[in-house]
Amino acid sequence: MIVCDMNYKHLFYFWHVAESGHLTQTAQKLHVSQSALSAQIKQLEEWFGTPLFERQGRQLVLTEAGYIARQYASRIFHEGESLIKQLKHGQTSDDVVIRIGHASTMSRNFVEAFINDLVHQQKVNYRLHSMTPDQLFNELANHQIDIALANTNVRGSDKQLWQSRLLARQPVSVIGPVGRDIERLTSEALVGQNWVLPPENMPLRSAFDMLSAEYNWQPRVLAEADDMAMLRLLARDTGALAVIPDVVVRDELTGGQLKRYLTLPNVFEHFYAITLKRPFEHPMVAQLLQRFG
Amino acid sequence: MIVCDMNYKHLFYFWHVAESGHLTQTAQKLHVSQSALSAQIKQLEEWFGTPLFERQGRQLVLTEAGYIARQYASRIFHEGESLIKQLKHGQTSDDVVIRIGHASTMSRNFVEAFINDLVHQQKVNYRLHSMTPDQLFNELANHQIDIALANTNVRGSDKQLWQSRLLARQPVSVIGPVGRDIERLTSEALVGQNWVLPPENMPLRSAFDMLSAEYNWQPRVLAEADDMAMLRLLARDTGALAVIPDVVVRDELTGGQLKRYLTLPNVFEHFYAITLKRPFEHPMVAQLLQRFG
DNA sequence: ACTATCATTCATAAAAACAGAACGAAATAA
DNA sequence: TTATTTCGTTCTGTTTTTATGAATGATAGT
Repeated sequence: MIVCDMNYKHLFYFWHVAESGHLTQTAQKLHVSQSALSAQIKQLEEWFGTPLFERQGRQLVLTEAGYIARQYASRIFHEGESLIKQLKHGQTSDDVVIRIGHASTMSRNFVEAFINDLVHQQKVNYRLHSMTPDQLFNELANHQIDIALANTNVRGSDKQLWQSRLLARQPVSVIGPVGRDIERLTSEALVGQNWVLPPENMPLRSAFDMLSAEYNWQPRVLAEADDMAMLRLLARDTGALAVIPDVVVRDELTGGQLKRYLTLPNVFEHFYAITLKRPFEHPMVAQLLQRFG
Repeated sequence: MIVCDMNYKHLFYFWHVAESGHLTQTAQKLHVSQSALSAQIKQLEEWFGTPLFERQGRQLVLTEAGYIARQYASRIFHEGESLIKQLKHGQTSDDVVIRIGHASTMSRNFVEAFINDLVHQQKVNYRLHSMTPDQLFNELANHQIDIALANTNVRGSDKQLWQSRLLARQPVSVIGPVGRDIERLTSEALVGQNWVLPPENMPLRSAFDMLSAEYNWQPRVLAEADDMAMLRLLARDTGALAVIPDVVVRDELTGGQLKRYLTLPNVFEHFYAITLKRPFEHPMVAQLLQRFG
């Protein structure tokens, strides 16, 4: 739990002074006395334990700490302004913003296909946040993002808070440079082949390992990567065989740079959209999910 | 200038109560009395002019306004927490966040190429914000984004604040379905052709119009679009000829779905990276620009 | 050196936030 | 049903914070 005793009024004053660089000027604009500003900024500095301004003669110049504080303050008070606009002045924001978080390891082709649906339809302002799955759930809970795209589902524990939806089920294939002669996962066909694989903690890899075990055969692993974009690059540039969902190398397959040799039976990469169960739904999220569902 | 008299302390209390749903519980956690919380939340409601909670018996349930306020408050106080962490506790954030804004009309291939450079290199957390050019400059000034990608340069007026850098100069071509017989912009070759063009306010279009005027010939305009992604779709799906920067339809060209018929001489789409001149530079931004420069 | 400008300091006044008791309404239990 | 507990609200006086204005000190410009 966040225990927060920072004084936002102090920060607000500091921010205004930081923006203008002048104390007297800001005091007039905010209709307070210089002394009030001076005192409270000093209190803020004491609270932080670090000076925010460097007193160069009678000028206030931001220190590095001050510059950082100014950035945060700017974001904070602009968010605050948006809140005021919306609740106090009843101005529904002219352009709808939708914040989409996605696992950084996910296929960007897939993410793009997802947003494509909404980009061409309206004047919406979308924001793509790439992060780890953990951060994904954090930011969802903190309302930093409106919807999360992930290739893992939510854990069952506190499932009532989350709402998960299966967006797509992508087949997974053995993909490699054109001109190889491979039709089955037998040791004869695969001798001397290098492999690019997802790491062992991914379901994709387990599925592949089970298959290779079935044929009593060990692949020579050239590289492992959990990032789909990285897998794509490796598949394209190393000449090795790769185990990848088709959508990741869609362009390379249609363009003929890579070839799909065989599709793993009953193995799929799943894509989920996860949202918070909300009493009042985000209109754009609702629409997006409706289109996909 | 933002004149802000919202009480962030009130908002802070409201937020905690909104998160837990209980007043007494929150009072204990924050080490204040119930009465203090109750009074200040009431003041906040009066200031907004709208109730944030609905009093159902002795329970506090968020109204829609309250739910909105809670979302904003969450973002605000998490930003605040980050600030505190960084300045008070000296914890440099474990994962670097870089916020990239880009004009929503820009080629996503280009944006992707730009971020690709940083995605594969480190555990960075990137955020792509799509918006209008005006918003781009606003958000840059407000420190909402660290760097802006645009296909128009900054105006000269207050240029000293901005730092602009030419990232790339993309050739612009006449692109269309395979199998047409076009080599020059003459009326003989182009009779009966439909066109997909950028709108008249774009430099690309002016350049094309000048060329067509030179040949004393009027194109039949099927559609206009300023969004590169939209131009791409139109080029791919309508069977018309399109005037597009090559990078936009890179995949379709290599894949053979579309063909480049001729490249407009001396016409280029420019891509700029725009940043604020900062006393203390964002490490990731510096690195990105270095790689591209 | 003189002056105007600007930030800081200090004493004091105004405003706010606060705790605690009293109150009332609604769940819970007997 | 009635008693009891729980929990939010209201009211009162007190404490704390914030603000003011004059005094102070320091610096840039003339």
